[in-house]
Amino acid sequence: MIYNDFKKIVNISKEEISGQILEQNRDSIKIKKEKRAIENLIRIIDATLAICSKKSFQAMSIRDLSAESGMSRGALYSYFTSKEELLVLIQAQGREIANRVLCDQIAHGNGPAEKLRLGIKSHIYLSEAMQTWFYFTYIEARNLPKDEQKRAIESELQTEKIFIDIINEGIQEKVFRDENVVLAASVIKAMLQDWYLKRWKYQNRKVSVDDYADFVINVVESTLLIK
Amino acid sequence: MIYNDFKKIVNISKEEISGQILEQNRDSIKIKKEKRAIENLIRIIDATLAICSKKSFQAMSIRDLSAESGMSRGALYSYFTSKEELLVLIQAQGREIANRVLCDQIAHGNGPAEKLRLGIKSHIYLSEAMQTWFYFTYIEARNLPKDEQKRAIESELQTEKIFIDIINEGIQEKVFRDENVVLAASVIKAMLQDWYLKRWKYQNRKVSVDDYADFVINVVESTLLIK
DNA sequence: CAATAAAAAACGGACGTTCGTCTTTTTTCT
DNA sequence: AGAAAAAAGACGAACGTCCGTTTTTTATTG
Repeated sequence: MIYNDFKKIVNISKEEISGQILEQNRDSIKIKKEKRAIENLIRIIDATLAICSKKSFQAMSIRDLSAESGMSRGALYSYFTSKEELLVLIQAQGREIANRVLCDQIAHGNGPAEKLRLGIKSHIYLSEAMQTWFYFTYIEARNLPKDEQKRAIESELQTEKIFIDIINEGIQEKVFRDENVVLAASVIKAMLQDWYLKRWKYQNRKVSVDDYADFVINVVESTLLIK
Repeated sequence: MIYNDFKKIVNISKEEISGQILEQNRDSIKIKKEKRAIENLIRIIDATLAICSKKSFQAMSIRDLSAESGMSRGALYSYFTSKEELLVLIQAQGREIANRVLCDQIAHGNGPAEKLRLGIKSHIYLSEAMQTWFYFTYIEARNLPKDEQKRAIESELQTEKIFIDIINEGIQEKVFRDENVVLAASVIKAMLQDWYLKRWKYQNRKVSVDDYADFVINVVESTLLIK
């Protein structure tokens, strides 16, 4: 599996994502023409992610968003009903696609050892291709309304569950050591998240996405694999 | 080393921290009587951390802080000159004490293997005792002014440097495998940070601070130790 | 294919609110 | 009483949002 494959998946999905957003929010989005709506949703989301890689969503004003996206404040409010709804919209869709792509990828693996490697690689690749999106989803989750926060937590736990299941499978098949499964999945998740949370660090040090993925796999296999 | 030792260190340090803040900001703090100033600085900082464990510093208004601390808005401005300065003040002091305690602890270790274990345990214990503080420092770093942001990054890298040095020492002494040192230190840091960033998760699962520390040590030693 | 009418979308000024901060008044303490 | 600290209130700036108007796009007509 090569990283470039992933980039393609994500780029192709960009319109698809906005299309999904449009579908799921047909009532609150006032624009009739689908093509126009999708185009501008992409502009709005790109602008939001660009701004929020530099400052927090709270700190971003609708005026900032207007300037960055090149749309007027009034026009923006044809695409969402409130600033908070914009946050929810981006987060929900980000979680959705991340989870879907990850599940798709892992399904291709044969046996727990390969699935584990595939899960780690897929997640790191995906977070590389959608870095601003992942960063935004993580860092702004606390600004979500309570009910949406719950959904974010569930999503986080579900991703972890994927790894828990793989590790359990490996223990049953006697290819993995009988370690604390939940903790193992937790620290795997921690290492995966570091890649998109500390992108500046790895970029400065010229650590490639493959270097990092291989190293994480090495650490995990050292801990789990029976030699 | 027991966790309770750490709690004591931190609690004793609480007044000391505020004392340091007072010293270093004598010109911008308008209160003359030292005892009074220290008492209220503690109140202010505690209130800030309490509020910011639920919402962002940006979202916290001075009115919120006034209500939580039981001091008037006017009184608050006798202790700092601007909201931003309050943020800088807490962050800077938090970094200072964290770094100092960590260095103190590691100095007690003999040889790289023990130093590594000690470094991991110390960091996790410390972040447990000062959880809100660590969380705040991490999550609000991006809202700092540019120059202070640089200092935060330097501090992060310095903590990592501590682990880099230990691992290098271990490789030279042939007790550690010759892995990518920088990446090893990075993922260690990632696992350490997860403890205070995902406290809710570990609390729900009733994972104790010792369970977690031991597991991280296990993972790291599996990767690095020569058997 | 123009010319015109209708619909859709974008615009940007204005409103009410909330914010950080400053000034003035009141209280507290020695 | 007088200095020090706290409280109360005022102020302007900036915010999210709304809405009347203008511009752009699409549809209709001769």
